Amino acid sequence: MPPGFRGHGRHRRCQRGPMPQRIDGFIEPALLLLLRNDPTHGYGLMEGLQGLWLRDYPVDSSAVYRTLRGLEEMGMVSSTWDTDITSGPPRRMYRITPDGEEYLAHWADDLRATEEVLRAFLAAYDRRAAEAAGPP
Amino acid sequence: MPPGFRGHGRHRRCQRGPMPQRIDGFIEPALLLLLRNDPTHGYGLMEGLQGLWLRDYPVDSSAVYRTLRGLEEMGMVSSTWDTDITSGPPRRMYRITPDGEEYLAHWADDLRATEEVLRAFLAAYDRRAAEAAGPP
DNA sequence: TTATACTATGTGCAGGTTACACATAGATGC
DNA sequence: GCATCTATGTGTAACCTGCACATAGTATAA
Repeated sequence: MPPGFRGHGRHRRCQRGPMPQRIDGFIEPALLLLLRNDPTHGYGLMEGLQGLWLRDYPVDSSAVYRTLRGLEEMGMVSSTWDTDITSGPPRRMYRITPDGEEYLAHWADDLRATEEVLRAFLAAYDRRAAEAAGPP
Repeated sequence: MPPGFRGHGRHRRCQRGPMPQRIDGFIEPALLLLLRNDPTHGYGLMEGLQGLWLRDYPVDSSAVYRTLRGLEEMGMVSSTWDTDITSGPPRRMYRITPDGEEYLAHWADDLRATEEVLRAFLAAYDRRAAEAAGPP
């Protein structure tokens, strides 16, 4: 919030949250994209999200695990318990399925369309801002 | 969905909906931006949304009216019944307030950050897609 | 050996948003 | 009279998010 900004925060939708302004269900494609590189377990994916796109934004572990289970129900990923580890609690390793790759591709299409809407909005916003600042 | 794509649709988050992949609460800044041009009534704003950014995506009237009332509660817009019209049902005209302009600016900052996350995601997606297609 | 911290997976729940269906009503044209 | 367009709303089920909390294995240090 800019300093000096007052208002009824309880009603406000636009607040600094975990993600800038979150895209509905974004962690789903994010997890799938990470899994396309390598099979990984939930905790590792959490760290991957954090480091890759969501620097400075906390990632909720429950969302990660729930989303992974959801994706498995859908058949987009499959999981097995990792037996190779010698230290730490057991890990469930996830890998992407062919259906998951297709699903990810569909997500990418949709996100591209979303990005265009966003770009158009921001361009319109900046255009008006420039006019207000100094019309020729 | 690509043809031939099967799955448990009931669980699927990524489906063609009203907006490509919707940004949480996007109509709020969209309405404010439209109102920055001119005071308008709800129905006119609906048509504005439709024509401007959301071509081909239906706009839910209830979302528009509810959002407008929410913005008014927050003090971001103010409304008066339009007495100048001679035809049709009464119109409630909305105009943006100074608080609303500031709020819109904050939204724009957030949406810019969101757009960057999206761009990074799509770039990563395309990079992998290119490698899969034909590595040098 | 107790305590502490880190890794790792998970459940429960309140609060908020969305999409859909539905309600109401003035004006206009046939 | 009746349909249709304009215009403003309510009700609600389903869903997602963020937060708090539960559980447990391993390692390190006091």
